[in-house]
Amino acid sequence: MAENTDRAGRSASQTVKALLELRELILGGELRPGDRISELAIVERLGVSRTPVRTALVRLAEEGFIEEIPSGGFAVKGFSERDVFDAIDLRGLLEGMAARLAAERSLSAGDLAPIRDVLAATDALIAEAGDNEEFFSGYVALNGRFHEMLWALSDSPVVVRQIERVSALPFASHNGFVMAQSAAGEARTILAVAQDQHRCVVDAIEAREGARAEALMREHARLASRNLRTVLRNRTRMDLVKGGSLIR
Amino acid sequence: MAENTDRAGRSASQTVKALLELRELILGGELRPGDRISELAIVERLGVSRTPVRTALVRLAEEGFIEEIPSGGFAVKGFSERDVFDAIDLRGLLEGMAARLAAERSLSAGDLAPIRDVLAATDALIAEAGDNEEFFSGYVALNGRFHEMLWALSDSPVVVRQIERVSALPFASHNGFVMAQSAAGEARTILAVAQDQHRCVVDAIEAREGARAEALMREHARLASRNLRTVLRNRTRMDLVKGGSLIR
DNA sequence: TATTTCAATAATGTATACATAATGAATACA
DNA sequence: TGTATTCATTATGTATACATTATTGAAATA
Repeated sequence: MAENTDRAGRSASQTVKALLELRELILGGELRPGDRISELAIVERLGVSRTPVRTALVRLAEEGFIEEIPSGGFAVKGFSERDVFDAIDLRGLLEGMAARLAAERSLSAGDLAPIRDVLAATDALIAEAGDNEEFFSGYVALNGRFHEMLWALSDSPVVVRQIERVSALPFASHNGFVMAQSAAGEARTILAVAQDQHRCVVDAIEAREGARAEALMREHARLASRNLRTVLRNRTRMDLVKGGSLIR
Repeated sequence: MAENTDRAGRSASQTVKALLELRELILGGELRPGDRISELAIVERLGVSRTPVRTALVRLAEEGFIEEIPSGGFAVKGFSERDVFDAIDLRGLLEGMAARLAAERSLSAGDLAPIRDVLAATDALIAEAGDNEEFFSGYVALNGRFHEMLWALSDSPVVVRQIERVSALPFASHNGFVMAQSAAGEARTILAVAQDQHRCVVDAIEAREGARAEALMREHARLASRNLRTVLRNRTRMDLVKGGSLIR
């Protein structure tokens, strides 16, 4: 049972193992849209019995990666280009609500300090670093921290839960197109705009400008839409988009 | 296996049976927030083996009615009053997006005819009927038809899916407080306002006024918030709210 | 050659057995 | 009397066996 452990080193359940590995198989493109998922094939492949595989399949269906076949079993789901645009828009809408709530609900004095730290760290990263892949993976981490902290500022479990659901589709998430964008010439410009939007949202929250905070996050998601449009024009960079194989 | 059939008379799976009955147990208040759900107790109660019960529990967890206990198993989830307000707000936001998409995406000529039929039928119902319970259950049906048709007009599976997820919590759904409202004096007024909003949304969609359609649906959800506030002031009508026992 | 039928095969849905981890009660001890 | 510890009980996670339903392929017929 050596490799059957989670990141913290604790032994992970077979169900979690099946869930993670199945998700990778789907997102990595080994299981293609429309493919029926044979439980026994997965059992052989993952070395886990049918029960946890089944549980993982139910979870993945709820997450939106697969769908029930009327005659039984599951098949990998595919997404139209418009589906992806809609999902990104949806995320902007929900993150906009989170930002508005953060602005409307009175915060204690120091509540914005941590997210401002992330802003500063991102500034430093952009100022210092070059164009290499290390830079972009650093950005991905900071960007993720920013978004998750913003969600938390809404202080609304219901909203956070909903955002997480939409963001489960990786191409709809806040980091969905960062790596693809990294290979584009306009990358630095878009990054600068994104960072400015981040800062403006925090300012708006601090100033209790709910409507502005909401509008900013909705527009912020449009950056992802633009990246998506670019990638769709020339699909060569699509393999940098996690789950890109699900987009038809 | 006589009673193990769905509404259409076909034999339903044990999993579906477990899902439906468990949902009823939770929404009906027989399983209270914080209660741990013992699989074996459910097995005895529903006459179904552990496997389908387990599948149903995973589904219910994804729907948001129950949550995983760190030490294993599931417990019934509770919702704060603010959670419920947030969920209603969220629904308004998402239905607003659906309305906006409907307005923005060019519709064929007759696409709005069916939803206008529902408007007309609701007009007729309001004009003719009294205050009895039959009237309100008729209204619930027509109201449900209206909302579902509106979702469909967005022509966006991703958005519809998300709306359905939020509306899975019955007190966040479009019919969540209609029955509770029926016992209030101001019921007719609120109904008239709601119907006017419905009509205005359809008009806005026809006129391609996306922003207006969105704003109207967001405000429309506020009617539910107001009903919720009324019910919370005097909890005697809370038993008319499905799942009201989950609100602490 | 295309189509339909039928049988063999495989897949899913369900039940259940087993192992391990968690809970609670009773007892020993301070 | 209160607290800690041990042990019995129970619950969950997992594997697997079984029955029923779907699917595939071959053979027969038009």
